[in-house]
Amino acid sequence: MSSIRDVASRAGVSVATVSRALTGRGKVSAATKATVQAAARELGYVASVTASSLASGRTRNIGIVMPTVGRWYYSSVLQAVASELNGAGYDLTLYITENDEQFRHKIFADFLLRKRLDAVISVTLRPTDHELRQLKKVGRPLLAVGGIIPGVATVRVDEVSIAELATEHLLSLGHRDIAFIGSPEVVDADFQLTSSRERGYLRAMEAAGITPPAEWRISADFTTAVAYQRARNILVNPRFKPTAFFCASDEMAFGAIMAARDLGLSVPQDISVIGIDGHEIGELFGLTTIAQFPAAQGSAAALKTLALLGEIELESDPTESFLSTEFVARFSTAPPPA
Amino acid sequence: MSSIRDVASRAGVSVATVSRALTGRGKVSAATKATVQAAARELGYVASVTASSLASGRTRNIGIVMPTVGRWYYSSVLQAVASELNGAGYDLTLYITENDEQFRHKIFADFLLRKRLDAVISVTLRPTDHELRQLKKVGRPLLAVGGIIPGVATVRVDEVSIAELATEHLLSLGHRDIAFIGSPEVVDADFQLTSSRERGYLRAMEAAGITPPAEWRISADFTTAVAYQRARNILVNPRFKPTAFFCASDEMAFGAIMAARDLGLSVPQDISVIGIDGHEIGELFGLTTIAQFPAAQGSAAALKTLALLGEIELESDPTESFLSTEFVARFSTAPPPA
DNA sequence: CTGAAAGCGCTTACAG
DNA sequence: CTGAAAGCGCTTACAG
Repeated sequence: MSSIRDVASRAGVSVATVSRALTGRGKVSAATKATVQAAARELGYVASVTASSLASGRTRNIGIVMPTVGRWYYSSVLQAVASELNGAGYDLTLYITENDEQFRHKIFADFLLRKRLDAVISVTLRPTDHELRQLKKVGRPLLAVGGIIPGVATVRVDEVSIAELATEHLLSLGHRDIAFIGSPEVVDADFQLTSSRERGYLRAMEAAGITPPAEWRISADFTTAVAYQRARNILVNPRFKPTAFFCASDEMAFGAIMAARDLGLSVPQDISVIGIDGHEIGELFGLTTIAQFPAAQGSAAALKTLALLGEIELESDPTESFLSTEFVARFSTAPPPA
Repeated sequence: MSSIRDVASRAGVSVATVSRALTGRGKVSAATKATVQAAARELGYVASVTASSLASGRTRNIGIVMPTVGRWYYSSVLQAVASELNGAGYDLTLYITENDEQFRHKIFADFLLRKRLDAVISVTLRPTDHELRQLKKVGRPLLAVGGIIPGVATVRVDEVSIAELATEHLLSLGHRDIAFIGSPEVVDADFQLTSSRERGYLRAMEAAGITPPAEWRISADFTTAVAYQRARNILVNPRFKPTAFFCASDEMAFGAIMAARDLGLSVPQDISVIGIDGHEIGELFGLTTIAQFPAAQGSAAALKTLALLGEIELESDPTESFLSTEFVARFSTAPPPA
């Protein structure tokens, strides 16, 4: 592979000029610029980012940390971030914590501090105060998506409010026995979403004068399979007959619908189901849901990050207000059976 | 942030010794090593990978390129690769081509050549010969997962054979009118899987003396939604009554099953459906399928890459033979209706 | 607009 | 086992 010196000698200029001509930083005459570009092209020269980073302090690489990549929300955010960042010439380095506390810590305490990143985007993760301080010390922008990190710019939807809305929808249909699927399984360090959505559910229920018993708040890990099992357990329980499920994610709602069907129940005649997300497949299930737009969230986060790095200017700051959501009424909710 | 010099002066040794003590390369006495490590800990020192890369030529960063991250197979491979690599102290830089030919080329012709990567893993993508040559010039290992790149070590299952097996299963049940869902939609540059699976289908059909008409080979993009629509179109078509669907992926099989149900048909009484993948949700659908294990593929690819970089030794080479698959018989296939 | 030179923060032969 | 020094391949004040 040719280096900047090869390009310089072929173009008959200094390496400094090559650098300026190719990066666009600093003044170069149009003529020399053309000569240099031609020389670079002929040699198939690609600058070493590693050398460039060390010299300039900019890595043109952004880190993203998320709990998993196997669920719709996360893969959607990731895809949008990658697209936006690569489009701007940036690399994206991915860290998946996998809900493993120790591994999460290793990522925050070691990987993220290696000065390989110009910025880091944290998706629904909440670093500890110590980790936050460490990150602050490296002096690189930190940006959050979904879930709030104190003192950190965050791209998000109004979790509590949309959960409240979903619950209100069910209440307005006449439901009172509404079970919530998606309580945190363990301490909710990572998936703050969960607890906010549960909070919205509780708020709406209480506003309607209902205090849901503990059994109505069903823990699940946001996967379809676990939600299926939980829903099934409930539906066969003679002591507990909800008329509606509010699932904290569409993927869990799919599980609930499948469980009902497998037990010979009709949705929504026998039981109503509502989700949150706006997963494409929801349409096939006729799922009523509140759509959030993870791709929009990811791209907003990427753009905001690029803005923080001075690469672009933003008309408005996507971290200053909630991103929009949309109530999608389909066929999985109806008044409770008489 | 403290640098290697800070650590050196605090430990009372040279920077060379700090480097040796911390990286483990070269000889250092146990005593000095301990002193250095203590000093590093006290200062919260984390070496700059950027500087280290430039000096050593090793970046401890591996690139992975895939068409999408939004489908089960890809997210599963990705998660396993990330886990294995991060565990070994490596970073993972992700590139998503999004089925965009131009963008794909930009990644291969520019991003991958920036000397930021020690190796690259390409998942079901086939670089052009020119791109391959470029990559070869940077002298970094290239590894493929799924789909074969000439001259490149590849981790894969026997696509043709498992597709043949799925088809044979249907044939052995007595089906003859078997439609294949998952033909390539466009030229199959990226998703080579598709065509191999179709080839297996054709081979089995021909061995049974059946030449499937073109309409039996239904194109789809591997998403549930599109497969649903395609299956539905077929099932209402009075001129074309298959008794079984062989779907090239489980996610498409879910769509086919849902389409059948929505039309009031029973699976498998009215129509049989078989998939390929081993998606967790398959169990909820009672889907008969041939499981491949993307996590195993991802982790094999990561380990092989690490081996190529001299980080570890492998007992056996996972690219030398097909990885294993498993026939999973559930409830979506049965003899055709009389 | 262009060049010479210092420097980014490490690693690694080379000596000892 | 340890240190002094060169060097990795760029960028960027500083002069001109």
